[in-house]
Amino acid sequence: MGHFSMKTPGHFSTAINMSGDFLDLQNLFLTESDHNVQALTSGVVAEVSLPAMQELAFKRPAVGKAFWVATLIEASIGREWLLNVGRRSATERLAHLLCEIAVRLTDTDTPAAGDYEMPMTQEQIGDALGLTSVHVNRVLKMLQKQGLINRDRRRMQVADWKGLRALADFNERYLHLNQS
Amino acid sequence: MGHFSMKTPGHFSTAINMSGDFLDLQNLFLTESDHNVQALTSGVVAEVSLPAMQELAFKRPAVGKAFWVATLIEASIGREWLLNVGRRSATERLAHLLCEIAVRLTDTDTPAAGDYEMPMTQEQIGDALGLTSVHVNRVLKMLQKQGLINRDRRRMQVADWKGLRALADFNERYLHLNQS
DNA sequence: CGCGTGATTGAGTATAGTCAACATTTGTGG
DNA sequence: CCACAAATGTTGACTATACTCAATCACGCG
Repeated sequence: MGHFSMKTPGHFSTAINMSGDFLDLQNLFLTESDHNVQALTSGVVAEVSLPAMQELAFKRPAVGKAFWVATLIEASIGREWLLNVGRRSATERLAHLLCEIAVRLTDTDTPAAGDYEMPMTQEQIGDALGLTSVHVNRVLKMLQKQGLINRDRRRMQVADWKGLRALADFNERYLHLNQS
Repeated sequence: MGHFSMKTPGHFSTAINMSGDFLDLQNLFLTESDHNVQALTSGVVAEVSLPAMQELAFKRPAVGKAFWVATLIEASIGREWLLNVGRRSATERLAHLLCEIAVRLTDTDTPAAGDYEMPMTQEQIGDALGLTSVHVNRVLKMLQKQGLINRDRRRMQVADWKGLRALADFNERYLHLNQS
């Protein structure tokens, strides 16, 4: 299983990064950082100096394009999150997050197969969704009772992918899977 | 007064663009568009072909950097919106939006001066904040009663910038004003 | 074991939504 | 310019979703 981290200004998450993601492309060309990164699971981080990255972004079009794609995908995911938080109920939001994590972990659009470790506490899930941990807990229980997921503590399993997907109104398009 | 438009997937806004902004940098290197643009006020739009833009992004580092900065600022604003919608109450959210618009319109961090035309209906404001138009209406009335704003239909005036700013917990840092 | 973190549950509250009526403004054709 | 229609704004009564506070439980670990 990969490495997880979250972008968090204060105590609200605006992104989840997984293995292989760039962590701070957002500040590539901005002078003032407006967020910081919180590690959820331990992992290895490669550090590259800012000027070196900036040079790469132009001198090597292939690399530069990769930076662009990664940045734009992250922005696309951000828009989806915004939509998620702004428009959906707690239940839909949580279902949507579970769908996203499942898909991004398996890198396929039908992560029916196995269970996976949810590397976040309910408190952190709440931060990501703009919900209290108490409510997260209640919603999780409900999703379970409805047979959409199984869980044993942090270990989650998508029990009914189609159902979960439908409930969340999830469409993986925004993840731009084929491009990363 | 400038031109306004909104990025909207379905019926929820994820960004507001103003005069001089790039409209669709987000899709510069992504093949599948995941949102569309809705014009709020009439205005002139310059269209540039995608390949031409892509070439510019690399052949002219100065231009390329400008693209990067614009994109990253938009992402930064997106993160702030996410925080706004996810963590703040309706009142705070609305106050925050008013602050952002006032600042971006005047391009200064103390837009005390004049009133400005709010080019959105209450319905659209609601879309931007994840609120119903009914609630937007009530909150606006409240902000007015508290002396933070004045308004005469679409014409808004910041009556108490410091108060509004404090209520919204607004900090213009995320707009990266000096860089655009 | 005993502590600490995280999970679970209950009771009461508050914020925002829904539905519905009505008022006002804006836009349009005559 | 007027008259009407459509869109937007305003208000009230009621509901529902999610929050708060608080207590209790379960596990992980020294």
